[in-house]
Amino acid sequence: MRYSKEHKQETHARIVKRASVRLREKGAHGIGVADLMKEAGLTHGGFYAHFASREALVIEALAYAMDRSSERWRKVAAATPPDKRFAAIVESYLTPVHRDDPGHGCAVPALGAEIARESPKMRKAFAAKLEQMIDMMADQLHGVPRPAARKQATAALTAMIGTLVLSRIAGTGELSDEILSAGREAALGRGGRPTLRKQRPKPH
Amino acid sequence: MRYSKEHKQETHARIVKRASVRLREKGAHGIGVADLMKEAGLTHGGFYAHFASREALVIEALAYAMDRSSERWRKVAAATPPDKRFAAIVESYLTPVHRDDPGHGCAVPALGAEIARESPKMRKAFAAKLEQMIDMMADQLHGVPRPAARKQATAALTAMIGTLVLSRIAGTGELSDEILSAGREAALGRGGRPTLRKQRPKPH
DNA sequence: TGTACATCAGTGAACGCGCGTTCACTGATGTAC
DNA sequence: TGTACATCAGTGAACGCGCGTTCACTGATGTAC
Repeated sequence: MRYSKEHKQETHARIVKRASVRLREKGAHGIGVADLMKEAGLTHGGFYAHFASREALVIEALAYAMDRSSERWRKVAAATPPDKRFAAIVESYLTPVHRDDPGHGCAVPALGAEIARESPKMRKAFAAKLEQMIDMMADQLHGVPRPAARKQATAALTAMIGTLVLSRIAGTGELSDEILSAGREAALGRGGRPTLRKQRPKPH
Repeated sequence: MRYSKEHKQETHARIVKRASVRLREKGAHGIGVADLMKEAGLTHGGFYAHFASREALVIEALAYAMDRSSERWRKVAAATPPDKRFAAIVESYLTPVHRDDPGHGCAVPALGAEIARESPKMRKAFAAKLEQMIDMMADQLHGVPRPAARKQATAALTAMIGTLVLSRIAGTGELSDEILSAGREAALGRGGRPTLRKQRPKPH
């Protein structure tokens, strides 16, 4: 069958989109070309009409996933008053829903460690998107000078990513929720000292 | 050949030890049974005299790696005055040396995300070791009540693990060093506000 | 102490299987006339 | 407008390869006598 001009692009985009979900769910090596094509309603033979190799698809799918994360953050920011945007992104990131649905979540905690071991090409493509994320987060810190904002954004991201990794190892129970909660404090810079408790006013 | 009583145990231990290095370096699926046996100076056929399956070795190797990390932390703590132990562990963890040598480093940033996708048996074994690590870190916070200490320890760990993941994605350049530096602040609870700079005393 | 035997850690060929990739083919649609 | 042809996205069989696992075998050493 021969289709209209845009048809191939649509198919290509559909493969990338579905792959980005399944790769985040099952790992960068956790699903094969045949199954990825099946996800998009196709058979494996047509794969190489769209991609030079499996790796090329993975690179595209990762970029897609990272862009979706940035977009989501932008939306959260747009719906929040400026001084609360940074915290709003952190809070929306560190949720049980995100933890329990890696397929539609951030690619960094799901695939970052694996990607760091892949080809330089892949690692660098991923690193470039990561740097965009750092900048995005830094943009939300109004009134903080650039270098400090970048540092704080990076600090928060380390806690955000680490928290998702740890909470997923812990599963979905109490420990996992504790990790989410502690990670929120770390990302918001409240992790260093024992949290102040609301104290009952002492009778004199 | 038949060997002395302890010989099999020694061989078993050697396989586990070498595997723990190579698995951290190459990922939980990044190296095969034949190569792992070769690492230990053996051929692949003998593998099943020592392990019920590849997965069984991976579980043992992960436990071994996690125990080595805990041991290392204990040593750092023992060599440091009590009030500085927590920070000393964080500082010793977030170094370029650790970043650049995952094979001899902490298994959590190297393999955590992958393990979270493995069989429940494997994930739970890993989670148990992770909880031990949290307790270890909490033990270093002298004078902080238990629940708060655990929370702070968990918060620091999220930043520590996230920092290694991010810095490894970034490679070994400037961005990667920036991430290490920002991660140190996050883990020590200084990530929330712009760092105070040493100010020159103003002339009156 | 010396000898025959039993043991079993380790060897290496072979297995079945799934993977990424290739390729000859199909057939619906765009295009030239 | 209608028709013959060219295109090429997609199909499905086949490929070579590496993997985890199995198995018949080996031979150095511990043990029984």
